[in-house]
Amino acid sequence: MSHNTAEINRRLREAGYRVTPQRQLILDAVCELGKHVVPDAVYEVVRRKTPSLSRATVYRTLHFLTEQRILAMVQMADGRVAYEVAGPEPHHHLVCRTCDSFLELPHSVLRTFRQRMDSQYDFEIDVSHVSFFGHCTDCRDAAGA
Amino acid sequence: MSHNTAEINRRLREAGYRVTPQRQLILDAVCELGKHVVPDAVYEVVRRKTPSLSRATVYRTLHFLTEQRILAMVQMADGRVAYEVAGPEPHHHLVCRTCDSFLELPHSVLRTFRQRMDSQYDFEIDVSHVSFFGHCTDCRDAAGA
DNA sequence: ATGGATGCAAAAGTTTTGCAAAGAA
DNA sequence: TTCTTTGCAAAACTTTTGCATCCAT
Repeated sequence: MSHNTAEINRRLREAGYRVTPQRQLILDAVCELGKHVVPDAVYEVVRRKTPSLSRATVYRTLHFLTEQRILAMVQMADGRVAYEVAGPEPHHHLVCRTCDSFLELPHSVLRTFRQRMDSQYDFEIDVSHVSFFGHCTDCRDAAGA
Repeated sequence: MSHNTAEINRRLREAGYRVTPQRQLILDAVCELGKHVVPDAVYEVVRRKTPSLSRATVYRTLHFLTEQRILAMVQMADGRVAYEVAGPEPHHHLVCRTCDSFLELPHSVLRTFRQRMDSQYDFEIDVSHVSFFGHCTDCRDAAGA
């Protein structure tokens, strides 16, 4: 479990929202599924435990938890939107277009780049999450061979 | 007109494809609409000249022209797919999340970054087009004021 | 004339919404 | 009890596909 349930529940209640079994199930599902989790995958997982839980609730809850900064929205290679548990520090991904695997980049690798854009172009890059797409070693080797 | 019609038509015919009024209209529309052009916007434009032109043809033609490297596919902030005329050299965008304006970055700014990813992470970033999202000076000032 | 391209309409897939009912605080 | 959240079903969108027809070559 990579999220602190008690702390999150406190935060939600403090902001006037309610802690429901559905919200907990959906958050657990995202957590369990890992990174780059699509709504449909969440739906499939939560449905096993609670068949009555609807798709609408999955979508509403993913939006809600993203607004609360408990989840983060990320983009996949094909343009689809996915989610993951938001860590305390932003991080970024190198996503392989061939095998869909990805490497995590520490925030620091973008820091220099961002500063350059800021001073050179007067543009502040939003670095909550950036995905770069390309090809990992394995797939490159496979293609080249 | 930022594309060479004669040259493109030649290329298509040489590859065994046909040059149709629809394809020309759609390419002109993308050209006229500029950067980050969504399918629906293309459809609205071409429809004015040729009301019978169907959405299916817009989608099929955008895919086709992308395959032929005459157009390039780009991603927008909300995850939607858009298109633009493909230049000879890749370029990148700084897209403002507030006002949707964007700045064009020369390919060179990513070259260093890319080399670092390659040597450090064994990952070859696909740099045909990268969009960074954030906030331009104007919108930053407006928000900060 | 020949086969690639188009139009139409229907399908498929994904996300949103209205509203009554349920249930967390 | 109160008011947020949910489930259901339908709607809204976006994109794809089958097939007969059309038309660029």
